[in-house]
Amino acid sequence: MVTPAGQDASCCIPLTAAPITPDDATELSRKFKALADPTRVRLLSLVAAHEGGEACVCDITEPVGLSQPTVSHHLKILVETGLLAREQRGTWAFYSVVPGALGHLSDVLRDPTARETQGLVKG
Amino acid sequence: MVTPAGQDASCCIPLTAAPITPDDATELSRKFKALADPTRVRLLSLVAAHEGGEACVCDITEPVGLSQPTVSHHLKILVETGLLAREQRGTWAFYSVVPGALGHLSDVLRDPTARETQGLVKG
DNA sequence: GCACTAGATAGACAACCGTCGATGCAGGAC
DNA sequence: GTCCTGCATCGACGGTTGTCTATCTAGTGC
Repeated sequence: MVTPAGQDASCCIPLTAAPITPDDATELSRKFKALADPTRVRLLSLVAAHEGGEACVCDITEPVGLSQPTVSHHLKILVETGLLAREQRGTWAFYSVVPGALGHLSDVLRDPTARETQGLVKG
Repeated sequence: MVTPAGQDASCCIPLTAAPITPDDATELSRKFKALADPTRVRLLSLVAAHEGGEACVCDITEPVGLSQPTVSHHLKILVETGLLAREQRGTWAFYSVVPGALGHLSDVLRDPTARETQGLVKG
């Protein structure tokens, strides 16, 4: 079974702790590829920071300065990768960040040998 | 000048906390692009997990199953992105993960609203 | 029904990327 | 000096990607 956020085999094992398997590397690179475009990074940030944590296409098309089809294209990629969720509501399509999806990637990138560089949020 | 680890403007501000600037998005996507290839993810992992935290090209060419020029090409990209460091030692070139480089990306991806999903390493 | 709007899809095009074999270059052994 | 080894660079090739315009679909209001 695969969770909605896309956590699978490589869940929570830092990249640098042990050699990653080819399959896990492929799966992981698929997600990084979704983040490998400045427009998609901005879209992700805009959606997350929008009020209510969700936004429709019309909310974010103008800020990125690209055509509506191009924005739809990028959003589709982010949805297919499991980073964004799409919910149709009437004429509008609302996008939101999938909880835990980015956190999973964050965990994989964490350096297991460096404990003080993480800026722990715990008080 | 840019620090070895590549920390710049977008340092430590989670992607989802506020809309990222176009420049920061470009800089960030540049690093994710370096991770957007399964071979480079494996190389990074192989180097980090190799004894001493460093490896020469000959150590990692065979595990990834690609030609030596291709491996050199990928390593160069990882160095240029600030994720790997290169040190020439006689005939050999040793590569190692730049301390904090991945941690920086990890911080950017952390979800500021979810505190319990991080698996804090502190004892 | 019709008109309008939000968004997805299709097709095309230039630019970029991953891979290879061939070659170049520098260090070590002799 | 010559030879060998480890690695980088070059040039080429096919596949992928980001963007656009044009078009299509579906929901809303009249």
